[in-house]
Amino acid sequence: MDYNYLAQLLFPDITTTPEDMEQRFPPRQLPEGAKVTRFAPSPTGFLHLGNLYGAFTDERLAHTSGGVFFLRIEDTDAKRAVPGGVELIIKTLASFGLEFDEGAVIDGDKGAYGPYRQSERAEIYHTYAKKLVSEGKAYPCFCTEEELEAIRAKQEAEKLNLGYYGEFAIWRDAPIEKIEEKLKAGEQFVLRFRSEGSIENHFKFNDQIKGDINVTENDIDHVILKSDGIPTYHFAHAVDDHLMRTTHVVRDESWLSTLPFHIQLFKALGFKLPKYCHTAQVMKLDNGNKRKISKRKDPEFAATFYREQGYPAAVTREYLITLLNSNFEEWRLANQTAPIEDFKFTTKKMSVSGSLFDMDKLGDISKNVISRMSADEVYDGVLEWAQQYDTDFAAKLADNPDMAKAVFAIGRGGKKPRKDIARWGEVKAYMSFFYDDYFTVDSVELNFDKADIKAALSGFLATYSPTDDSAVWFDKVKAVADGVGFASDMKAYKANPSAFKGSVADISGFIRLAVTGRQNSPDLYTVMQILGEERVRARINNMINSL
RNA sequence: GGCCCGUUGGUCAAGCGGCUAAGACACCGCCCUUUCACGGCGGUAACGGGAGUUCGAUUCUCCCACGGGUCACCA
Repeated sequence: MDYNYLAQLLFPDITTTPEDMEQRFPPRQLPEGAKVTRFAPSPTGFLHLGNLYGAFTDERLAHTSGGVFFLRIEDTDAKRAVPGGVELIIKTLASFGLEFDEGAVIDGDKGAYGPYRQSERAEIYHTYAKKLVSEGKAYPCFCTEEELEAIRAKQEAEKLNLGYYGEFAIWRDAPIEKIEEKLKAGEQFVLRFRSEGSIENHFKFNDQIKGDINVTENDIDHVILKSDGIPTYHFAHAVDDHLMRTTHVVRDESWLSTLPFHIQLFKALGFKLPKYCHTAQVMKLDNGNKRKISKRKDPEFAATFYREQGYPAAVTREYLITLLNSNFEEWRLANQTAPIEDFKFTTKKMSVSGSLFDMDKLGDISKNVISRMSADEVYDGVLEWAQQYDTDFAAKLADNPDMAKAVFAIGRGGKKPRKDIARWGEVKAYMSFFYDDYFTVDSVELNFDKADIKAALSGFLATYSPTDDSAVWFDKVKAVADGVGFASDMKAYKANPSAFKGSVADISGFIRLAVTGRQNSPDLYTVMQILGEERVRARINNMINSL
């Protein structure tokens, strides 16, 4: 067989050579040890937690090594493309603080190794396809869907391994005449890789995350160019990651099964194999079983979902990194305010088995992250979220930023900050009583004499002054307690509760209920300072009158 | 079914031949405290099973079980 003739027959218009490509995309000039990674999604416009998990790995690997992190769009399957998908991907990642050094941008490319959309790289792929054909390493296959289906049925019936291999690879060694005949008839073909592998052969492969793994050689003649001339993932991966000079391929472990084929491809093309980092998958519990999260079935794993729920982007990032590197939590505990960039990220600390997403843990991390923010940052975060998801609340926040910030400042900034907020969506409930429109009084059964409650509230109003400091303020509350026969000293009260009608804690409770409408609240003195004398008096009077 | 990966408490996980088997989340209790939150202290709870190697296995080997993944002209 004259393979050069066949190559010319199949790709008459291709005049470029692999050498041209090598010149066009020369090795990168980077410092020793710099890693080049890529995030390579298909443009469905939808990213889930698993995508982010990989993207963070890519980004950290590149940016902790002085390397390059780029975006490549894998749009070889038109069916999966969604209008605006690329833009959505870029914006979503940006919202999590992931910025690309090069690659596809919204209306084009940035960088010297493009195009970065696979749909624009046909000539490049065909150049290498032609080369493979000319070397006898790839061949056209004219099988119809029906024929392939028949092969499959036979294999299933005889319990053989499925696939286009061995005796089933009917076009593998077809005579040139037969090929020309089909070509003349205008029949479509796919290009298949001629595998020289055997499933009898096994070898070890070192994965950066999984360590040494055992693999079996591939014996299937996989499709590398589809009938429309567009490459399959496998072929595009080899060509692109070689020419774009990717040093580390990060992808989830479901790709492990096709790794042998990829190794073959790189070898056949004369490419140096990149390092592979096969990540464990993020799982969810479904009917008591773990399973890989899916784009279609699990909207709650959409990358955008957490923002909608009101988790700051930094939280998702923080959570994912705790999953990604097992020593991150410890580091974070010791470096509470350090930027995440200071953490030494490594594939050595990555889990080899899939982990379940833990909403409780996310909530805890979120409380910690938010508790470390300044009042201004909290205000900005809540406002931005509310503007989209709770416009009424947003208007109130915007109407009086000073008050909102004063509320957020309660118990904030010290060594042990309050941790009330896990999601922006919880803020309204947390502080609603500061707004007259939202203020309501919980119906609470107070097991005290109404006359005493009234007397206590009136007594408090009689001496209350907003200019008192907190110590004076509380002394007055104690005085009220004494005045109505409640204990002002908690120790005395606890020693002998029956000697009193109640304690100063109960008096505070009455005032708290009147002022905030609830039994629990942040520091009451500060709350009253923020509310102002007028509203404090009005609310307490309201309660007196309602009793 | 073939091939591949995995298996330490409810969850995330340290561990890399000898430990009372870390820590975090969740849960429970106590303390602090005018409520809540924070914080402090303590508690419940784990090496899937069986052989083997070894003086000694959570750590090494093999088998089994279970879980997961993958077998497209999708990525």
